Amino acid sequence: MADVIPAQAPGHSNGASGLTDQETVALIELMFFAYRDFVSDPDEILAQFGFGRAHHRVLHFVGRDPGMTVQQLLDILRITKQSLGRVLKELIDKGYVYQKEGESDRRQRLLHLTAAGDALRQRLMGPQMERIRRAAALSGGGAAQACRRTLYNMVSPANRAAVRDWIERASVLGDEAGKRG
Amino acid sequence: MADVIPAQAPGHSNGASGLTDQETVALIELMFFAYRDFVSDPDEILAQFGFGRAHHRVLHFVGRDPGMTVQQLLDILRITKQSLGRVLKELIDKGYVYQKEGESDRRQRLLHLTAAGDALRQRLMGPQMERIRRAAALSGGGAAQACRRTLYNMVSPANRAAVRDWIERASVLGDEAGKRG
DNA sequence: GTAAATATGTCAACATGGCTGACGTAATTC
DNA sequence: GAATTACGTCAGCCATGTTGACATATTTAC
Repeated sequence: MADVIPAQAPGHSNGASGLTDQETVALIELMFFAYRDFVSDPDEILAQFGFGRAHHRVLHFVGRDPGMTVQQLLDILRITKQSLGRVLKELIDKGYVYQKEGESDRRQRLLHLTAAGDALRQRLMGPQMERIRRAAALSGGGAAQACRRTLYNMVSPANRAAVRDWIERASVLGDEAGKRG
Repeated sequence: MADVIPAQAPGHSNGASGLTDQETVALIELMFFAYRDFVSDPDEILAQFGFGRAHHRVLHFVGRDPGMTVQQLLDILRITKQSLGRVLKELIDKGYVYQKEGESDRRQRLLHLTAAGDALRQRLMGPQMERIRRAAALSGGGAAQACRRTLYNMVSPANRAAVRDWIERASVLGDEAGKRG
């Protein structure tokens, strides 16, 4: 395992992946560089509202699946309920998110965005969609689709089903629907 | 520009990008999910050493370009020298990084990894390379190459030259060389 | 119908890793 | 010789993650 890297001539493709070591490392580094810039636009907007990335994530995912439970959000974010509690409280206090008692299960506090919350979410998403579209236009639409598959396969196998479910549900209901099935 | 998004039927491809809104949002979310899992393996290893992601970044980039200056590292990480100073000091104190006075400019403290630093870097990189290779094998090598281009084009235009230079220099010198030209 | 499990909220304390501002030293450049 | 540059450091603040403990309401299981 430890000798995978050294025992290979530079420029040589490796196993089933068809990637050289250099290409693999390039992808590792591009994950850093792309992510670094990917979050920079929302960060600037958020700063104007006194919010951070944690608030953005909540706004995004709640807006994507209105009526989701707190536990579902925790499962996506992979943070503790205490960490979520802090930002969620702020978003509720400032009128961007509200909670509705579950009908079938009255312990649940189903999460929804207010009009202001949805507006902010759209505003945050705008530059990111532009960025993705720009990248897709430069690389070709097929490349973007390939990137989508590759990023999906970078997700840990144990988490893929959940991610696939999330993306697919979103693809059906979408933003336009704004409601759950 | 502002009306690109709303005036579009769901499932309809959009402009030059060739991506529907759903596909674009899927890519946004996959950046989150893939990155979340992408850093999870190193995080576990780092915890055993009492280090965090910030240490990982320093180890990685210094190991990638031994002899780089502090300022070059700051330009890559996009953090303040005070933030870097903290983790750099720890890495030096614990014997993973050392500094060498610049020959042509003796103000510079050129950064290098010790043997222990390089070993840790390799250990942290291992799971990430495996993850990338696994994803490439599942998606196809061509998809991974397309992903590479797309991620590159997600980088802000102003930063692309620096990123390209970095990746290309790395591709020439590579890890194997371990030295600067 | 009571007991256990679940969904959520909250308090307190702590760690990491960003940030700003200020200041110091050595070396280089003008 | 003065200004700039490369780097280090001290002090304090903020955002956001963590653990552990505990409370409350509701649902589920026996």
